Amino acid sequence: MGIAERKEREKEQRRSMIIDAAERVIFANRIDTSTMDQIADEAELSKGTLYLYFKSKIDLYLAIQERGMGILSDKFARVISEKRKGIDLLRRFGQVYFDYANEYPNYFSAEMYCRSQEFVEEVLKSDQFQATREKRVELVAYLLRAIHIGIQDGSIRRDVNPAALSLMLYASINGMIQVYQLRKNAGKSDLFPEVDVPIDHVVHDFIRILTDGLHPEILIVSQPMVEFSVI
Amino acid sequence: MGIAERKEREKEQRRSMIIDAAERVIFANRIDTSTMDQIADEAELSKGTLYLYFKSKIDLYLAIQERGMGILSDKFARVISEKRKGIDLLRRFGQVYFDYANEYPNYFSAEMYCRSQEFVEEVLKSDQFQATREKRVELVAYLLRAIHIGIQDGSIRRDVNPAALSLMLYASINGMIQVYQLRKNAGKSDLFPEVDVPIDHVVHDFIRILTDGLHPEILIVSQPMVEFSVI
DNA sequence: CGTAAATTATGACTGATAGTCAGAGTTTTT
DNA sequence: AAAAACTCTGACTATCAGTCATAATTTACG
Repeated sequence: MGIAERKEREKEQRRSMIIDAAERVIFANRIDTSTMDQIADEAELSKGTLYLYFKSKIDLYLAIQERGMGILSDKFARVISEKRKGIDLLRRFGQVYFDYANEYPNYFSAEMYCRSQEFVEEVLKSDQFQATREKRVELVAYLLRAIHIGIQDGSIRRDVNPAALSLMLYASINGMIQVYQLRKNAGKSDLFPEVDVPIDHVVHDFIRILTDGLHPEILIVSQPMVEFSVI
Repeated sequence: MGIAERKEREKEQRRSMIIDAAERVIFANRIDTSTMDQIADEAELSKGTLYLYFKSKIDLYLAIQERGMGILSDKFARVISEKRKGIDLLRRFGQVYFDYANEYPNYFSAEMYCRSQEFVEEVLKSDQFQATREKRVELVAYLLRAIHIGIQDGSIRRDVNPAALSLMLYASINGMIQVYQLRKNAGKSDLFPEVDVPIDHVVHDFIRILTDGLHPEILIVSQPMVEFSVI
């Protein structure tokens, strides 16, 4: 019975068209100033139809965000396949994430928005969220793998908990990119006026300092951490 | 003519009362589910009156945020007066900021909210913003001072640009706290499921790794950075 | 005083918009 | 060709930020 399959396919296509339209509208303006009516117009559908495919506005935005995570995930997959030391893989991940955020600032903003305190509750309720959750797990898994490689090849200090480290890398690089994007949009004069330094250099150096802090010989100089046992 | 002064004082008091009421309402719910009518009720005023004291809802929220920054600024002032090595001051700042975010999660959320891509434009327009700007400059100035102290006393590597470093510390610790709060509210099972580690330990270790990366002897082990000249 | 001017407060009203739903239109099944 | 199932529509509702004409209160002044 091919009809069910065709219908399934058509439904998926329509869904995708709606996301396309939503991207055009939202990326040209902003999520909070874009209306569902505008998106419906752009998609040449009625508003009611949008709600047949997406439960809410934020559900639709989550679908957009998922696309971004897919792109990033592909980039990460390419990095992990490079044969490098673990620590260098981490550096590459940092740089690649930063480049991604620059190439697709709208996707990055989408992720930040969906993750803000104010919307998590709604986001967690969304069906759409499950899909992005899988992608996120994938991303952190790449980091974890690099850390394990680094501990094996001796390029990363042994007294870190890999899971904890992957989380902190992800969180801190995110914070950096956020500030970076703010400065790009709002102008450095306003948000952090006294820091007058090219911000991409700051990010580059941040990755450097962080990875230096992961150097195995730091153990000789500094005292080892107590929190976690060696893997 | 004491009348003008009295009126000034009364106006300031009323303003403060409104912020009190807004805090009660918003902190009990959330900014996006709190209405100006609710706040007016709580303040025992009419909605119109709120708009005599605050230009917009976000203007009022910025006033709340400013209070939080004042608290943090006081904590930082106490830290900088401790006679410690620069690197230890930085560690303390990190810990104090983290503790502050735990003690006053609502103030921290307020800051994150006001700084999200979606609202910067509106925030930058707000009169209220100037006040928070001054406070922010103050905060980063504390970090800068600690870094200078550290470079002087030899506890911080010399190849970092202090301004850049203060920005990256601020940004990355923010990212950490954000993820921390998300996990506290949303439950670890949802946002980053595979990382099952007590998150306060993660923050503690993050500060540790970052400050280890600032160790002067790292210069011997690692290659020096090229971006910035020595201070 | 008492009245005019200035200041401060009010809440009904407006405009915008997310989300709903009863019914129209289309496709598939029998 | 009629019934059933599926898909779409757009007028409608509820909600809420922000406005503004009017009212109440306070100050200035003859």
